[in-house]
Amino acid sequence: MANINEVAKVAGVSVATVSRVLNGQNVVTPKTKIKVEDAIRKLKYEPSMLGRNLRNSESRVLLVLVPTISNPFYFEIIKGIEQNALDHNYNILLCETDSNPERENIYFDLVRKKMADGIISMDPAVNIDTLKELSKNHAIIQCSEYSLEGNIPYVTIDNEDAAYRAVKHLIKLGHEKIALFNSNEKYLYARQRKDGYVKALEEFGIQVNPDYMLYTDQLGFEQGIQATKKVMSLKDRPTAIFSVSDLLAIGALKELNNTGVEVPDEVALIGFDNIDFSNMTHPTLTTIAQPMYQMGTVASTMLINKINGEDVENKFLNHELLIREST
Amino acid sequence: MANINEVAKVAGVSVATVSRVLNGQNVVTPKTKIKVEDAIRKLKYEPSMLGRNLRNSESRVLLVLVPTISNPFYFEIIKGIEQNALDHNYNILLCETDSNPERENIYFDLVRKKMADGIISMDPAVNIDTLKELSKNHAIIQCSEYSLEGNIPYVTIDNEDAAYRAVKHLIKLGHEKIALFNSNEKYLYARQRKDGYVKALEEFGIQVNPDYMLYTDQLGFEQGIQATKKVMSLKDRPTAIFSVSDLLAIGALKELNNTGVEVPDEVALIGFDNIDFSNMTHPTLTTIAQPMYQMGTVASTMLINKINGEDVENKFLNHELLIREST
DNA sequence: ATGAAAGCGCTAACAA
DNA sequence: TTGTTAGCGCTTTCAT
Repeated sequence: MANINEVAKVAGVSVATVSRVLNGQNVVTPKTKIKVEDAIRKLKYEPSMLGRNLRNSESRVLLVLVPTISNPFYFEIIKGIEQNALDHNYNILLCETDSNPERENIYFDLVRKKMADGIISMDPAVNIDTLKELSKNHAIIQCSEYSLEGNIPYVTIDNEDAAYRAVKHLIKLGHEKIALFNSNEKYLYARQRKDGYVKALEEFGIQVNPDYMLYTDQLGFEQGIQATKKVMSLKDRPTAIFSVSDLLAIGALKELNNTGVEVPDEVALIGFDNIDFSNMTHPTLTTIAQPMYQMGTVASTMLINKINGEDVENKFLNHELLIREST
Repeated sequence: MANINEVAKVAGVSVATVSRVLNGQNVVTPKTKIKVEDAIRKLKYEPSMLGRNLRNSESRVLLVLVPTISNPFYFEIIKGIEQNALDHNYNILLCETDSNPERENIYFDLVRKKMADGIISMDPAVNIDTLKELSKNHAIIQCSEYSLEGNIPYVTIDNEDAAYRAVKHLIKLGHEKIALFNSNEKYLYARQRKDGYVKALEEFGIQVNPDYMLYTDQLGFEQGIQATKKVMSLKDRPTAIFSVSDLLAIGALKELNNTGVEVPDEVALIGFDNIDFSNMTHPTLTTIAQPMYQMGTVASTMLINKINGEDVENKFLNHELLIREST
């Protein structure tokens, strides 16, 4: 494995000139440029990022923090981040925290130790104090999930409006007994979505029934099953369920199918996120689509700008209600 | 951001001593060690991986190549790789090739340029010639999907036997008209799984019917629907389908549900991989479980050993037929 | 047990 | 346009 010195020697020039050719600086004479390129080819030289990164005090790595990689919600966002990162010569380190503080800390250490130039956090359970502290010296962007503390820039959607529209859609369909499967209210988005739910009900003069509002710590399939069992065992069953995640809704669907409850005839169902599987179920799931890919590219652009010392502003992107078979 | 020099100055020692403390070498006097640790705390010093990596000619990054991150098959494998990597102080760079040679090359470049110390390839569509070439100078392991060319170590399961057992299970259930939804036979695992299918049929004296053997370029939900449409429009419909991926089988299930065909009564269904969703469908899917997490840890261990210059041997892990509602 | 110094591979400021 | 040289932050050899 040749290094820049050997290339310089073979080409009969200095390392500075080789470096100039490598970095496409146009000061080099075509003639010398060719000499250098020949030497590079001859030696099969590959410039080492190790030297370059140390010299430039950068790693060209972006850290992407997700609670779990198996939640399909993150796929498109990650794709957006990654494509944008590659376009700007960055690579992404995808980090799964499992909402485990220890693991999270391993990853935070990577930016402290200069293995990463910045962080895009999508973990709602992230330790916001640590994040605040880190953001003083490092570039950080929050994506989708965010906290207002610490003035960390974020990109997200209007969660309240999204929930409002979903519930309004159910009401227009004639539903009045509408259950809400929500996330823990310690999360901002959970509070916002509840607000949207309540707002829609109140607008149509429907009493908010606490029995219909269920909270789960995780947003998975299993939790959807459990919540459905609970709500369907009430004397006064709901005729519609609004879940704040598709996975939750798919769990609900499974339980309803299992117990012979017809969807949407007996119980209508709305999810959130428009994951691929929401269109594969039987019946297909009405859901709220977030512009995930775009969210990813925007977050990535914001982060790269921040790394470059620019000021960045919070962004709100548009969502959309996708009406399918389950309502 | 302090560096090692400042720490040395504040502690009143040389940088060598600081480095020794950092790396837990036991030669340092407790007294000086304390001085150094105090200085580190005082300056909030964080050692830079950039300097260390250059000095050690390593990046402590493992590159993990998958065709797509949205295929749930890879989740557990990736988790296994990651946990094992973290345990050995490595980080993983998860790379999605989209089976796109250009993208693939971007990632290969990372190891050429020392941004990664080795590769775990899980992409069946990987350019095997490039991989062979790379493996001369870099540590590479194949996981799950593999090619015998180039003597690149791999970890996998016995695909032929897995398929054989799945089909035998269907035969024992009384099925004789068994369709095979397979991947393109340019892939080794596709040929192996077909061999298992044929072997089971022949063992029970059942004629192999070419009409029942369908090939799809991708192993997704949509392909499952299309293949099912095709096979169910035959005059002599099959009574069972063996799909080489769960996603394919879930597509089949969707199509059968849509057209009112009862599963498993009219058509039995077997998938492959035991992805999470295979247990969420209605009915739940009989499938073949690969020890994915273990596959990941094994692959990661093999790679790290290879990076350290050790010899590594190919490994075959055990699979298991999970009988659920669809058969 | 500790320190001085070289060097990993690169870029860029300065000089020519 | 090109070369010389310092230095990014660290580890390690060799002296002491």
